[in-house]
Amino acid sequence: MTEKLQNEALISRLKALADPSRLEILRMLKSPVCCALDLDKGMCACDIESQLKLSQPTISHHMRVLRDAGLVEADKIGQWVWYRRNEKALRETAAAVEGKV
Amino acid sequence: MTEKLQNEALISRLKALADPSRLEILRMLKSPVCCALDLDKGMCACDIESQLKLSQPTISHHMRVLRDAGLVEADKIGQWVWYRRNEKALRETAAAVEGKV
DNA sequence: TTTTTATATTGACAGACATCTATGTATAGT
DNA sequence: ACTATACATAGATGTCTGTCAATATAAAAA
Repeated sequence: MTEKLQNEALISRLKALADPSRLEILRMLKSPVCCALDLDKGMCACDIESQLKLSQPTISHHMRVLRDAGLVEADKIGQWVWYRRNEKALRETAAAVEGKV
Repeated sequence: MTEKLQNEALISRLKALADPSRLEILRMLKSPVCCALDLDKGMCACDIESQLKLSQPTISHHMRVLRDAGLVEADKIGQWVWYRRNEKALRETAAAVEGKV
């Protein structure tokens, strides 16, 4: 279930986590406040942007870091990109911190 | 037991974890291979140094980062400094990654 | 087709960081 | 006292990273 996490992947996840803005984004994704009615879709980038004092390109950059690390997943629907947490990846990372590390 | 972790402290812990060398050091401390007979003391810096391809000042730097983050504890005995993992801090950090974050 | 909206990419820049060499400090041994 | 050992600190340097403004792309709307 919680698969083995390659060291390189673990590092990239920890790096992704080790930033206040990205941590805040992950917290926001935990309880989505968004423009869509269907909360299961997660949040679109503009929702995230409206709740952080950061420029749009900066948000975009952070979302890419989180995606590349595998901590969030994204779906493009129309012009929007919907982001949601990858809980499995977060559990794996937590397990690595507590146990394997 | 697992106390609330202030955001600033959490960030510093995640930053401390997000480095290959420090991750390796934490793994070493999990199964100490050291010059002393009493393994409960942990490992001294020179033991760690002998197992990593890094200069002594660099190791010293990493140990300070880990200490400042609270992930390892240290005792100076004679000329040696003995380092050991702070399992409680690691558990707290893992919990934050999985749940609170 | 022109315009608006949502997001990504590029390029620049300042600050953070990992690493090293050189040096300092402290403790122990001779 | 001198020397050796263990560790820390200071300073330098190259790389990484978070941020922004400007621009590009893509999709919808007019």
